[in-house]
Amino acid sequence: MHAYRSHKCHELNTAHVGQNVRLSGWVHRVRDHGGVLFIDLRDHYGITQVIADSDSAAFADIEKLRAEWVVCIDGLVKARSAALVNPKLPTGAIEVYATGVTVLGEAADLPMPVFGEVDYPEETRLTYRFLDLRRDRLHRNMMLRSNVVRSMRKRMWDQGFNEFQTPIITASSPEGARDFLVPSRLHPGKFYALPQAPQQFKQLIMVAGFDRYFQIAPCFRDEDPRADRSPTDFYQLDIEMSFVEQEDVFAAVQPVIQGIFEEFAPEKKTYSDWTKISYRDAYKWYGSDKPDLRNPIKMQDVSEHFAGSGFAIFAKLLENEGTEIRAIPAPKGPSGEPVGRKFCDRMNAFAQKEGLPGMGYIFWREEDLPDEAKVDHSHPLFKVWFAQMEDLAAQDDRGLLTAEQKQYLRKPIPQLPEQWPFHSFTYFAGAGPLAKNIGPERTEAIRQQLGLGLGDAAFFLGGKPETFEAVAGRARNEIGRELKLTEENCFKFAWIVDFPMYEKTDDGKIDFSHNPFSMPQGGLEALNGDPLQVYAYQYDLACNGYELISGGIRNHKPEIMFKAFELAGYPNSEVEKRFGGMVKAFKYGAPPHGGCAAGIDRIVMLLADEANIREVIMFPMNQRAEDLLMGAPSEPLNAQLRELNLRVVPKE
RNA sequence: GCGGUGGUAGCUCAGUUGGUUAGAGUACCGGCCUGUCACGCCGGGGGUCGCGGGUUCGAGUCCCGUCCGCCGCGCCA
Repeated sequence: MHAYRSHKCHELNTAHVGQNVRLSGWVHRVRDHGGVLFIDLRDHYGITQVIADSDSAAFADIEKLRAEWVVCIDGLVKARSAALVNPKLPTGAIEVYATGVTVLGEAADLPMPVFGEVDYPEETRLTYRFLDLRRDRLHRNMMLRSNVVRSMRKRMWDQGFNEFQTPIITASSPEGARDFLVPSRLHPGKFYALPQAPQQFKQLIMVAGFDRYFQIAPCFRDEDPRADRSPTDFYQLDIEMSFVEQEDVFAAVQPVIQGIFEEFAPEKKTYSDWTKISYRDAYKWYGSDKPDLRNPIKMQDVSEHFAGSGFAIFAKLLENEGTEIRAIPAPKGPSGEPVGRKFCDRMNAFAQKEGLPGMGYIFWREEDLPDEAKVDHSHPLFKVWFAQMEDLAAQDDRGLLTAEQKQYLRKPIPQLPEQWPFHSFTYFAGAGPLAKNIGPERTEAIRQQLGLGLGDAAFFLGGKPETFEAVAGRARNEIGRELKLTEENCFKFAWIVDFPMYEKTDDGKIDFSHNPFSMPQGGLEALNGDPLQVYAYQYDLACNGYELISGGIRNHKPEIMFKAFELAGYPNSEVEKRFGGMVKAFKYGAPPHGGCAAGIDRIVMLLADEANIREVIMFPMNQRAEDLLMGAPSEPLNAQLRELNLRVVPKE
C-alpha cells in the first residue's frame, strides 16, 4: 500500500465496493451524530464521504478531527443503500468505512472557512491566500488558467510558432509605464529594469531569423491597479512574426483566441465576425478604444441640429473650432418600459459625477397634437405628425395603419382630405428642457437621424470631443446595462486599427500617442507631413469592453525610426542610447515583422466570468501593490543596502 | 493625488429617532445524538463598534479629523 493513498477522492465508485483503500486529504466537513460520524474528505480531485461508528477502531481518533486537518484514512469501500446515495457527489454511491486514521497535519482555528460559498473580505482572502485557493471558486479558476495556458501553447505550436524565453533582469525600456528598477551590486549606482514586455527582445528574435516566436511572458509595470489590471506583474501571450502584414497577424491570432473562448466557454456565444474599427471611429461611436460591442448603442454626431438652435449652450459651443454635439441614443429595453425622466436625470447626474457640466436629454412620449395643428397643415407640429405617420406607414409591419390611412399618407401635404382617415392625432413628442429649446422640427430631425421611437430617449454631450468622449463612453455602458440592451452570455470582438502615431500633449508638444516601435502608415514619406495625421500599423483587440490584445507592425527601418523619434523630439543620439541594441540590429538586415501580445489574466478573467483580475491570479497583490501573504514590499537589511551601495532617503 | 463606498465577535451581518447589560448566524469549547451530506438539540467563552477628538445627562448611531479595504479617475502605448 502506498504511504498516503491508494486512490484519489474523486474516483471511488460501486466498482470498488469491498476493497480496502487508503485516502489522504483535508477534512472538508465533519458531521458528528454521536454514535456515528461522517467526514467529507477533500483533495484536489474531489470529495469522498468517510464514515465511522463506535465499532470502528479509528472512531476515537476520528472524533478529534477538525476542519482542514490533513489526514490519511484507511477504510473499506461500502455501497450506500439507495436512499442514502448523494447524487451531488460523483462518489455519492459509496462511502469509506474508516478502520484507521493518521493525522498528517493539524490545522489551527481558521481565519476563514474553506467550506461554504460566503464572500469574505479581500484583505482576509489575500492574507490567507492558500486557504482561499482551497475553496472551490479559486481552485477552479486556477485550473481553468492552467488549461487555458496549455491550450494556448498547443495552438501556437500547432501553427509553427516557437517558444523562447527572454531575460527578466534587463535594461530599462521607456515604453510608457514606470519601470521596476533592480540595483546592480557589481555596478554601484547602476540599475537593471524588469521588462514591461519582451518587446525589444522579440523584435531581435525576428532579426535573428526565427520567423515565428511566442512566449507566455511575465511583464512588469509599476502602475496603479484597476479591477482588470494587476499592479506589478501580469502575463502575456507574446507573439511576433516575420514577413507579415497586419492581416497576417490577425489571421494567425484569431483562431487561437477564438478557439480558446469556444473551448473554455462553450455555454457562451463566441462571435466569429471580428470587425475592424478605426481608433477614431471607436471613440466617435463608443467613446472608447476598447468598446463593448455587446451593447448596441452607437453614438452619432448631431451637431447640425443644434447649430443656430434655440438651445443657447450648444449653439454657442458650436461656434468654436473643433466642437461638436454628440448623441447617445437610449432606446427602451426589452421590457418595453419607456425611458423616463427619472432615468434621464440619473444619467445626467452620472455625467456630472464624472466631471462634465451635465448631459442634456430628450425622451419621446405620446402626445396629442394641439387643436390648431390639426387643421393648419403648415403648422410645424402637423408636419412632425405627418412625417411620423409616413415613417410608420413605410415600416408598418404590425398593421398599425389601415390601407386607407396609408393611402392618405402618400399624398403630398398640405392637401385637405375629403374623408379624414385618422381618429388619432397623437405623435411622438420629444420631451424635456432640451426639446423645448430647439423646437419640434429639430427634435423630430434628431429622432429620425437616431432612428428612435416612442418610449426611447437620447442623451447629448457637447464640446471638443476629447473632453467628453470618454465620459460619453462610460455613460453608454451605464445606459446599455441599465436598460438591459447589452447582450449577455456572449463574447464580441473587434480589432481597433489605425491608431494615430502622435498626439499633442497638454503643453502643445508632439509625442507618441501609443507605441513608438510601430511602423507609420505611408512610411518615411508620411512623416514629412502633419504628424497628427500619421496613423500607425497598430491595433488592439477589444472584447466585451476589455483590451485583450495589443500589437503592431514594427518599424524595422532605422532611418524611419530616427525620423519618427525626431518628430517626437528625440534626437538620434537619444534613440541610439535608449534603443541601441535594436537600432544596431536593424542596421544588419532586419526583416519586416509584427506581432502582438494578449493579456492572459484578462482572457482567463473573462472565461471565468470574474470581474476582478485577482480572482484568476494565484498570488495577487492588493490595491496598494502589497503582497499580504508574503509581506512584500519589505524593508531591506542594512547589509543588503550596503552591498548595493544604496541609502534610503528618510520620508519627510 | 482626487472622487465614491465601506469598516460592529475569528468570519458573514443586523443594530430603529441618540437611551437598559451591543445582537443573530457561523466557527470555536463543553454536553446529548447510529444515516448525515449546509445534520440536529442544549449550554459556554469570545467585542478598544477602525483610530482620535467634539456635541450631549447619555454616542455603534450626530459632527470634525484621520487610518485602512474595495471601485473609479489621473496613470497604464
